Amino acid sequence: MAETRIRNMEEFAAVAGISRPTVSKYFHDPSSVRPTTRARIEAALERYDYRPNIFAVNQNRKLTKNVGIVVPYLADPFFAEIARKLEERCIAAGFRPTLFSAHGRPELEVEILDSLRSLKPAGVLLAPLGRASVRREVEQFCADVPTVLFDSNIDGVGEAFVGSDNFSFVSQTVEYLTRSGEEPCFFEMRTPANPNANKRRIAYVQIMERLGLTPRVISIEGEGWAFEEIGRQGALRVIETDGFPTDTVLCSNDRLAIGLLSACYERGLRVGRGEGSALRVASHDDHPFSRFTCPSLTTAAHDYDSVATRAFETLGALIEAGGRFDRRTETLFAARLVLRASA
Amino acid sequence: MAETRIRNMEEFAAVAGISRPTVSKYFHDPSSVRPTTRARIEAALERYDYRPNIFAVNQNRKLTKNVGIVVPYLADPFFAEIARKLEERCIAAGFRPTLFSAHGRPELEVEILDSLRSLKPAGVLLAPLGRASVRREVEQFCADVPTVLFDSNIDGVGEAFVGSDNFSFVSQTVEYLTRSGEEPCFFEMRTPANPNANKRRIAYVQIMERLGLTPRVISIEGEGWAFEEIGRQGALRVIETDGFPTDTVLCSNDRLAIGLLSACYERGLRVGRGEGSALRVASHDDHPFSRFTCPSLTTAAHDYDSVATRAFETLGALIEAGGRFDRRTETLFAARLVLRASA
DNA sequence: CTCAGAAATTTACGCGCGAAAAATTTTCGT
DNA sequence: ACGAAAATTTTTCGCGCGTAAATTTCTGAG
Repeated sequence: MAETRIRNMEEFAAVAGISRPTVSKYFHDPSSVRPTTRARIEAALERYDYRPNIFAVNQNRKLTKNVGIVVPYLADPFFAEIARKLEERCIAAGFRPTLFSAHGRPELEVEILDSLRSLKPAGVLLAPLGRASVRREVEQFCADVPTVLFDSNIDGVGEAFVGSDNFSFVSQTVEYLTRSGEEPCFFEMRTPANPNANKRRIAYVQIMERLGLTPRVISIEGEGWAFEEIGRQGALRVIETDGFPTDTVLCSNDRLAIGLLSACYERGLRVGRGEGSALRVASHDDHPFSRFTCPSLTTAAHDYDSVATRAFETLGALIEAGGRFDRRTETLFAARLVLRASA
Repeated sequence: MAETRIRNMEEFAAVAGISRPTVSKYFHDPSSVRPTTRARIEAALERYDYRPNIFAVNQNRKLTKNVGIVVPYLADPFFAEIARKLEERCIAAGFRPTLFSAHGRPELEVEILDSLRSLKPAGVLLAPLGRASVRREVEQFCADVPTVLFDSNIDGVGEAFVGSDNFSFVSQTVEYLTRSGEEPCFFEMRTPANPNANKRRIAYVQIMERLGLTPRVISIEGEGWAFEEIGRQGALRVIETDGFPTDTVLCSNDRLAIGLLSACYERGLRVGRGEGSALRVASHDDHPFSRFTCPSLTTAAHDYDSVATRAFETLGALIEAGGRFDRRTETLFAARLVLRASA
């Protein structure tokens, strides 16, 4: 390999015995050149590992192969997991994904979108911060760059949304809990960072009323993305004052539940569905760690795979369609109830 | 803003009333142009938000402002956290960080390094997979691109290493545990993915011998990065067979400990240092979740901030120095013992 | 006020490749 | 075997900017 070092496409075309633009076509789409030509290029490729300069390639191209993946908070394993799946699918489809995390900070989200523009991405998969997003900026970005929202919806923004059906999450947990024991109260942050949280509270209230039960919402204080700590502090306060209104607590999400379980353990409140348990706890998301809480957490699981797959497919279709859909679609996947020991 | 849309630096230079190369100089280093010129450029910048085309900028530049950050497994909050800190420092210093995760797969790590080459990065911060890394490829990459290793060292590879002092981790936990109760056995994976794990076992054995105690290592089976599950299964097996050789277990890392605690809870083994506890458990890393385990986990904490800061500073110095150091330095930060409820 | 020398700016050229237009080769029906 | 359409390749041009060399402007001592 590498008899003389190849510096650019010109030199590579020379050793392959073809003109440069033909080589360019080959890299754009190998099947677009004659089989004999292709064979010669690939033979040369074996001997002189050459790769087109990525900056030059994108510099004068109307549509790049770049895809941006933006998540609100990468230190949350849920987003790490879904980002991983999205990355994989992008690579498999020949795109170059770049991963960004807003780290929970709206200004950073704006910055990311800004620098994403200059990457001229073919499309963007965006899980916005939600309530905290600077709506005007996100909206403007989506108007400029073909974008599919996922996980967290913002009405009317982006060409499509793919996520989980919060109503399905809550209805499954509430129904299971009411069927198997006392009715659940709902444990959440008063000012949640994420719009899903609002949807879940609304779903809880609605479902409880439909069942002829009284919804009881416990809203705890706290800002930011340190949900576990917020859940723990909130739970400690509840335990130390009035206690929970029923013996069954449904948490808005698993991270809050993790904090709550930690508080219960600290205070000697036994959690579980067996005899001698003071509390049942269930939640939503199937966070990667929810299997290892004590007790393991009964929760409604995202269909990670489906969300990732569909989000990417939607983006693919969007790019095919030239960046615009006739109408905005919203795809929601149902939850899958995961019964564990906590409820 | 935006009276007429600016398409390139030429047009921007025109509205600013200066020549394009001067504008180019300004973007390269604002202080390199005369104050009056600078004022005019910045005035124009207010009115016509223009940003240099990132591909054109990098295309013909010897040294880009790109920095690659590579971690072995981003779904591990530890790496998410340190990656976040590294990103922040890069941005603050005017670099453009790009984050990659090998997702625990050596082939992917090689691919990442490959595509990183084409980004012509000024430097790379690499936390290698370690034992699983394709050493030849990583070595070759480091020879070509200025690289600082962090978290996980590979002897002689890269221009420098910045990480935590495994010996300090283990000595603090072992000493605390022996001082406050029965001597610890050591709980680890037989074939750990990470070289730190080996260093920790060696440190454990050495420290125990120095204290005149018998080291007892429990090596459990399991491959991959699902440490919690591996720890849980391993612990279940130990509990169901011989049990732990002493009433104190020191885990190689927090993720294993999380699995172990979950197994203990399942089996009704009470963990903690109080009366009525069957087991004390301690560990290393101060994983973001170790505060929320049941009981909360006593552990030796990484100095995340120092590692991130120093790693980035080292890379900065490396870039300044033209990509090579005279000799390879290794910087290790000591651990900080975090006492919680588990031991 | 003058003139060197330094500092800033402009001129001129090239980077590596994409893409439309032009030229060539191939294909295929007759 | 012939010619026109189709497929492929080559020619030509330009993208947006970095950078060395040439030119201009500025600074300060005399």
